[in-house]
Amino acid sequence: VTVARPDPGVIDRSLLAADAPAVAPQLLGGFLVSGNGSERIVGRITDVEAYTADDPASHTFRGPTRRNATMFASAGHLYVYLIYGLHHCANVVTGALGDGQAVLIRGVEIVEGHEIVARRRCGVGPRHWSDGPGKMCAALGIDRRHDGIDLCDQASAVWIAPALEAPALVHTGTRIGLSVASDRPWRWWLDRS
DNA sequence: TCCCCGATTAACT
DNA sequence: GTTAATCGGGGAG
Repeated sequence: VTVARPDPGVIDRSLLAADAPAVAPQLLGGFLVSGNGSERIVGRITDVEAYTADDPASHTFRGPTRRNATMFASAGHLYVYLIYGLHHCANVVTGALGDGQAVLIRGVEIVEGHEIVARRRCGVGPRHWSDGPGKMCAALGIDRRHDGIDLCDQASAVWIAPALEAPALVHTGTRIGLSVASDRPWRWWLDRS
């Protein structure tokens, strides 16, 4: 009789088939799960941004390339790329096949796997373990090897479970770190505990 | 082929 | 507030 929390299972792919700006806020409060068994890490999604193909800030703005191929895949796939030659960024592909849109996961709160994350994020306080896109990937162990995997499959190395209930308060604002299209209010985030 | 610069982070002053 | 780290993408030539 020791059920720590209900198992919500994997997120419904149809929820991800809408446009990125509609999907992004719905991912808040959901759970990003990486690893298996004793190596499992779970992060509650707290910060997201939307990118679309008609968006000058998006990798897909100028059409398909080798790097952004996964962003043109069908909804529910994971697009991972290397930024500044150092850090990884993880995105959830949305919309229809060929659209080239995705939601960037900017931050999560670690709710399971604290010991592993503490080891991986050595010297960093829990508050800063995963409060940025690169930090989040480092904490969950996500890198380019995971590019293209299916987040709607519980057998994948990384997958997503839906939020148990809609978040009470969602903040909205402009996206971080852009030199173009920085006025689109396509960032959504939750207060962190 | 060359070259600039990025959906960042951490460590500075 | 400023800046180095570090490398691949992709536009220009």
